[in-house]
Amino acid sequence: MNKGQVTLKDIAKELGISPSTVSKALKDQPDISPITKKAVRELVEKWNYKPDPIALSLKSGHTKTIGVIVPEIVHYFFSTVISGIEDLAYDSGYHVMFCQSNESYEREVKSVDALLSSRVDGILISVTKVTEDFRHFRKIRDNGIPLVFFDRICNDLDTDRVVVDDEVGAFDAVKHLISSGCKNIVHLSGPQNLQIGKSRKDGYVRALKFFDRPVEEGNIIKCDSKEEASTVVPLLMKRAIRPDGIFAVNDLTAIEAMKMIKECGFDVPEDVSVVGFTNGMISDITCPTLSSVEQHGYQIGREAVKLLINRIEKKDDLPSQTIVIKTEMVVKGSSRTNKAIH
Amino acid sequence: MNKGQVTLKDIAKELGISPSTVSKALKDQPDISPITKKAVRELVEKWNYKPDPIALSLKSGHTKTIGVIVPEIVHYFFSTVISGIEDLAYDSGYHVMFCQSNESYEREVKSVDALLSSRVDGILISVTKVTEDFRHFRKIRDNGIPLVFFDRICNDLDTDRVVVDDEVGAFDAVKHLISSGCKNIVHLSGPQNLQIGKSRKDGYVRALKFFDRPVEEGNIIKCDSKEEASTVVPLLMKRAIRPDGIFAVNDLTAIEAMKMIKECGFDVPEDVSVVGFTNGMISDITCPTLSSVEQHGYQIGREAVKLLINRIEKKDDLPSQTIVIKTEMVVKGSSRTNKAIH
DNA sequence: TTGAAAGCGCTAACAT
DNA sequence: ATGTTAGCGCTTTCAA
Repeated sequence: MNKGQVTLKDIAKELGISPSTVSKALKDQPDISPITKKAVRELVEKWNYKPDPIALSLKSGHTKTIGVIVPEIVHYFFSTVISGIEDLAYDSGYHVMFCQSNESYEREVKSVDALLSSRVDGILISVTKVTEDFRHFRKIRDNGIPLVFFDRICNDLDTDRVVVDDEVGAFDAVKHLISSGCKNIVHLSGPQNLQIGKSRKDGYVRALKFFDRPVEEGNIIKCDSKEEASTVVPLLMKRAIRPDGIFAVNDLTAIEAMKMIKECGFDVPEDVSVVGFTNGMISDITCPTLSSVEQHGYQIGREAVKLLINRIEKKDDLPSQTIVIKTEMVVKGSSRTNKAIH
Repeated sequence: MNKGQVTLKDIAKELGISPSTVSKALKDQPDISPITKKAVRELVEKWNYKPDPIALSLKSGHTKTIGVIVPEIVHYFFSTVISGIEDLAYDSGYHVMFCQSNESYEREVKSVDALLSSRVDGILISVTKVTEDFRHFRKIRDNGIPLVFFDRICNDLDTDRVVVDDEVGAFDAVKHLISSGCKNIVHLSGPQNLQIGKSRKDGYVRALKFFDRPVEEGNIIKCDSKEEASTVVPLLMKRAIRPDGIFAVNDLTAIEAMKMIKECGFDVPEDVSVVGFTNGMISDITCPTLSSVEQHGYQIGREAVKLLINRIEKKDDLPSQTIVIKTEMVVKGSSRTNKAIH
């Protein structure tokens, strides 16, 4: 190895001094003569010496690297989060090692092991839809590695978290649907083992109750993917009492819902208003454009890194924090805007 | 450090043998007695000993980590490539460290430095739109680190590459437009300092010539973003001789073009056929759906990693390879399909 | 003001 | 069959 890489020893030899002197000179320690320091600095500059981070890690025990596990990178939301993570991490002098679980529990466990074994200083995770056993997360804590969950969190562990106010976002979305005149609003919900799935449903329910609308079990349907929507939504449109509003747990589902509604011969938003969650790039591209709840992924990423680095670098043991990022209802073309009830 | 981390020494001490014996036992060397091996393996199992990769790296000089630099992760194409990279890298026992240049030259240079200083074993890059100085890439070679370019390559360096057959893809796209009856086809092109920009334009030109159509300079317009399209396309639609076909260098530009065409009161594909490049998820969501050239990003990622790992692990110095991934014209709703001329 | 020595965790050549 | 030693590149006492 070290093809051409200059080491401390090389510098020392060239200057006829010892490696430890060079090391100290580089750290500007007071007990090294200015002349020596100058000589060292000049040679270091000339030879472009860079300390080997691996040796540093071996000594110090940390790697200046954080690990990230996301379900799937090919998602607008996650890629914005990652973007935020990357930006702040690099600005803070950390590298980012990343894994995708591909929504597979096994893959998530393996990724945790991989990250742990590569001795990252901290880990950022958004859990898969199917994770129900949390021992691998415990292992992270047991290894003394700080852990921050974002978006899809794990409630069984007391850790730092960054989430959006899903419940409020959902409430706002449904409030918007109600205020635009919808009488029969269906919620296409996420898996209820995921906090975000639960919260968004809770917001839906709370909004209906708040505006004195009946909450019907049949109007809450687990459906959080394009595939599910393409079978579920046509059935909805064949009901005797058709829905005139749909609040979907994510944009992709909402978009497929719009498509299905149109294929069933109905109009969006005239017959059915549709609202999604994420407000991703695609929500501006559909026709009509999709009303959606903005999630601020980039900011989530930055906050998560900030929390993690604090935890890594601070000695003190603060209690776990949960940072809540505010959502924002963005009204676009897929929902009617008439008949305000407020 | 090493809170609770078991080391070789711990194992050795517990067993009353030397660390080197433990090390050899773990590697199943023939000169260790079966009894010792068994004892070691059992304790290792029991204590869940894992060799420290940092110490390993310090010894061996490699980190089992590859670095990736992409312009922007929030792009369907790049996120699919990264997905492919990640999948194959992990299957091959490598970690992935990744940076985004955000289409900034400075950021790209800094990312190279960061990756180099964290001693990755190899680097995968897709260059920014604005990179015109290639010294930072040379530095990678000078450090003896294998380097593979993908998609947006650098022609000034003799390295391994993975590209799609942009020229052929563009040719096919334009051929499709011609065969569906377009008489006046505009190319919204990428920057010509990028090989992909050049190749796609070349394919456009070759197709026109092949079918005996005039090539007009005014029909080749640098326009490769949503923003540019929103100003460029309305102007096109006001021309005396309006375009009846548009071949855009990427999907996002094509989609914005469709939107502008409709805003100008024309129909897609009746008045103007539009074809994009990438065939990303969004191309299925627009209405009409976007005809586009499929780029197989996931496969590009896998091939790039394969090439890189070969280079890292093989001693022999094969000549540089360029792997070309075939594109595929996917006809959807944004282009007419009548009047075949073949 | 400088240097020698030990050690981070592991391996490999060289004893024993 | 097992142990000793040295060394990867660096930092940090401690001694000179």
